[in-house]
Amino acid sequence: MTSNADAAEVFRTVADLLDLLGEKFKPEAYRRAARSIESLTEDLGAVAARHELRSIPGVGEAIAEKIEEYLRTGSISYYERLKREIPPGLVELMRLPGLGPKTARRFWVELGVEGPNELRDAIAAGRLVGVKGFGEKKIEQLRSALRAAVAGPVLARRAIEEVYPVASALVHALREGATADRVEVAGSFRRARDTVGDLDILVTSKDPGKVFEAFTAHPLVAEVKMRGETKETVLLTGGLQVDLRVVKPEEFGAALQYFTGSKDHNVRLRSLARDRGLKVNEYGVFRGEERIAGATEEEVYASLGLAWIPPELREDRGEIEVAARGKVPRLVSESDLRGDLHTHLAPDANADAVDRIVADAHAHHFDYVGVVVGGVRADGTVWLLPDATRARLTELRPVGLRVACAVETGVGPMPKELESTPFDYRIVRPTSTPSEEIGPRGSARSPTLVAHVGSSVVSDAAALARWVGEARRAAAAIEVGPGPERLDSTAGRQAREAGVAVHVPTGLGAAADDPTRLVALGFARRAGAAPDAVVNAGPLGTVSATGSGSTPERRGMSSGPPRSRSGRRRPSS
DNA sequence: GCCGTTTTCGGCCCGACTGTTTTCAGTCG
Repeated sequence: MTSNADAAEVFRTVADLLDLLGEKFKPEAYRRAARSIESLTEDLGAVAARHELRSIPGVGEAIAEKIEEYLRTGSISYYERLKREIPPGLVELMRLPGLGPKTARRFWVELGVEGPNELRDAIAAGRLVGVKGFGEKKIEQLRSALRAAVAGPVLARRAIEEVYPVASALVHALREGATADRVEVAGSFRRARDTVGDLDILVTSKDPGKVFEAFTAHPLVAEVKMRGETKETVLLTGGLQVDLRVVKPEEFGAALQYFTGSKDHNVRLRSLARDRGLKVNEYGVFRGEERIAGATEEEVYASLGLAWIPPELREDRGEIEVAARGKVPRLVSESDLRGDLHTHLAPDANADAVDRIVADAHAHHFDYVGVVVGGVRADGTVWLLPDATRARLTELRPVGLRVACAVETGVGPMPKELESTPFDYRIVRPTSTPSEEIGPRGSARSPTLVAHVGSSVVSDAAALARWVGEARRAAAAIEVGPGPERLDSTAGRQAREAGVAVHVPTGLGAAADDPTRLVALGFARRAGAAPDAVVNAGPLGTVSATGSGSTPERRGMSSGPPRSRSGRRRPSS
């Protein structure tokens, strides 16, 4: 996926350079294409090989040609020409907060400033004093933006699981306070993107000023960047930016829809509205002066003739067309989860640890929990949980909740030592290069689950595609979720498009505020997974069934209940 | 530069906020 990200970055820079030239609509066109390329689930080269570049949203004739040139030669002559025409330091300048293309261009044309260092010198030499439009405050803003740029890259996106605890704490505080009524996080956080740039929080309140006061006093808030009548922007101690907006109850749904995005989804929605003689903004849907919707998201979508669309799908990837036909898929939700197939204990865990996991599973109203009782480490050595611990698992089998035993191994044949250990199913941990098949379907070697596969293991698109193909062939599920050892939402979507079911880790035994389960659910939903495409939303007896989802040809491919080491099927409850 | 069950040409989201302004330009999301 590296080359896709690189290509996207090139087009983003082209957009910035065109901005500096004062181009009106081209920059947005290039950015649109960059966003689309970034969210592709397959390698750009593969799309080009099929001559399907033009099917990528935002890619037309001109950009398709440039992609082909990029794939062929590693560069784009148009881009190289722009770089010769415009000092590259100007792009750095316009990426500073509060400084846009117009201002960067003025610095270049009027002051001969070609980059951040020269701007710093120009300010120090007092060359900005008296320049039209630059008062004392503006100059101080520039100084601090330059200082921040030196301190580190500004506003880098963070992994959603890192942001989760912060978001929960802020939402909790706002809900506990007396002044805010409804409180929701919007933005890419609500869409469950893998990374989050900032947090958008919406509240309803009769007294916005009081909400802002209370929010500013929160211990996580380090600095108020700006505060207006309806909006406050703060920086948290960790540097994360949070926008807090107060809206009226009758506008809440429209605001939630608007600020959840994505940008491309909203643009499509607004053009749909225009076609119907309506106008959509963050205050509602309007026919002339009359507001016809706004209190809830459902009525906003309904007023445009659409079924409500889950936030995780709002990326303009065809979801609007589906909603227009009234057919929005029911995505997996927390209450669908019936168990967990991939629970690890410490290698030396005692029987009490088993009881704790089982109690946690009971607390979640799960039907089953699958515990990894042994396996093969990356260095090839075999390990097993202590005898007493495994004995405890066996004792618990008949108790209400089903307890299953898994082994987790690398690719390849099952070691002799494990053959003598009873287990119900196998989890396979892939290597960085798929060189071996992970086992034929229906045999004892065949895995139920492919886990510990993520960016840390499989870094390039081709290897990931092969592992997805292997999982499909073996009718195994793949684990999605946060962290470098699970598929992110983009890779999860790739798995779903191939008809591979997913496993949602539930964080059994973790701390109560552990974000694993909710983030993983978000990723599964973003991948378009219905409950029947999530192995642990089904009964234990069908752990290797693949969901129907978007691939009808996969229906009925269940390979049945977990296998014993002899390959016989255990009767399911 | 892209896009189209009203368009192959003429559109392209739009409102909040800031700082510098006597009415608005630039930036941001």
